Amino acid sequence: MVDRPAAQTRSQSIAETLRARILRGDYAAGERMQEVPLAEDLAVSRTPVREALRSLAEDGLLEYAANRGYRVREFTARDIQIAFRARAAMEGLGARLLAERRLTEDEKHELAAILERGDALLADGSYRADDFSAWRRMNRDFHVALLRMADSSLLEKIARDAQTIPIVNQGAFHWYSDADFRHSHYHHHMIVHAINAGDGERAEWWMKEHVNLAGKTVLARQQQADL
Amino acid sequence: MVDRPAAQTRSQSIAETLRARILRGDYAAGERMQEVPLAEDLAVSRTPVREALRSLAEDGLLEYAANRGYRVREFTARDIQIAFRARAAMEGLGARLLAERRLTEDEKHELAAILERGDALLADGSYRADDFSAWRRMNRDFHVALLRMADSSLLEKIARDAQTIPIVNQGAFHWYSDADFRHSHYHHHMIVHAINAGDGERAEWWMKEHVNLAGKTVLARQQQADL
DNA sequence: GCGGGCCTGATTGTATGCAAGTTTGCCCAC
DNA sequence: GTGGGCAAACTTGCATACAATCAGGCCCGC
Repeated sequence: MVDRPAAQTRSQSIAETLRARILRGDYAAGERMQEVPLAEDLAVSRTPVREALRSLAEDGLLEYAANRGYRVREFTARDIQIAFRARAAMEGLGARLLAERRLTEDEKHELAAILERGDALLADGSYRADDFSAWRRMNRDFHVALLRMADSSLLEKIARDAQTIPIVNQGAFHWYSDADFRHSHYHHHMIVHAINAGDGERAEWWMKEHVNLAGKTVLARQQQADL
Repeated sequence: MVDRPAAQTRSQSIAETLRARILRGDYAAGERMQEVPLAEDLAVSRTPVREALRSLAEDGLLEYAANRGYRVREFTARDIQIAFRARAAMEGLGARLLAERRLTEDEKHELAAILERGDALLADGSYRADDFSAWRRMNRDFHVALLRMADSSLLEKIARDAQTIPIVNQGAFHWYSDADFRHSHYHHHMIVHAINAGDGERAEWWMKEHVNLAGKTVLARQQQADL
């Protein structure tokens, strides 16, 4: 039998729904997530809700205390900062692994295609169009592709973990300046270049720099916004 | 109300039991973990077993497919290698954070005490006693203390994740030579020294070196053993 | 007035039954 | 003998009932 796309259970779709809501900020930090109200809201029984809550807690989005249930976790600026640095370290390691093993031709083409998409967006200025969605897709595709090519479930899981902290994953591009976009994509080019050249050291360095700079930009702008 | 040590539910203790069994190798890689047999074995109903299995799957110890249940994950030598490198990156980041913020006097004393314990074990040769248990405790205390002082739930979680892969966590000291023990503890000293000196760069470098070398030692010896 | 203990309502933890999906193997056509 | 399809057995997913634990308020003694 061939592996199918994996049917989705109710628990899983509930977990997705709740994850999206939390990251979107629908629930206040520290708010209780109770089984019965959520079950009624979603029109299911407590069982799948319980399982979803457990998943989210393992992801680090909720806090759990035995017999006392789940609460939405709070994230400090320091949490966000560390999450960016952790993500930088993990994706940096991924880039180094890729440089060490050399890419296949197909993989090179895939990355080149993503880079071209970015080039095109920058050239005609359309990266600023409708909520940056095209840029956001390009950026996500780039990072996801590299992580996938690194082909390590642990690395993917860890990188995902670092992104369960709000802001760290979304790419808060609304805070980016024109130069920020250009620099960011320049990094993408340098990362791919180093990987293709088989230079693990430089691939890791550029990726770390790329993610860390994104973190600094976002944090700085966010703190301004909070004033 | 004061925070209590957190009561343990059945789900949690079952998860612990199963985690220990898996890491110990009681179940073959790829083996199915079915709810009913496990529930009967542990003399509970399927519910807490289900929740435990879900936790272990989130940890990456089991693989899950909807409607098809859970299987024990397989780990390749490559997985182990990457896990060590990921752990090196994370604990390295932790060490750097500590160096950047400077330790309190209490924290300095705590680390100094652990270093002394290691010194003493090396001096009288007792690190080789009964299954290296004293050495293992000292080593664990060292790494756990640093992670705790770094005070980031994300970092702790990620480091823990990297350790859910067999061998990566246990400290396979039975493969260590005398020199390996001495070098390992020398690293501990250098890490603490760099942290106390506020030198984040060096603290990170030594920690990464320390974990990476441990990984190389273990992998090399293990592959010999597998022949 | 204040602190401690108890009782009650609310909430989570576990057990169990039924529904839905998956796997196995048998049978039959070719 | 081989492959497809069907059906039965098995396994997991979900709902619900009941048990255990927790939080808050009340009463009582001091």
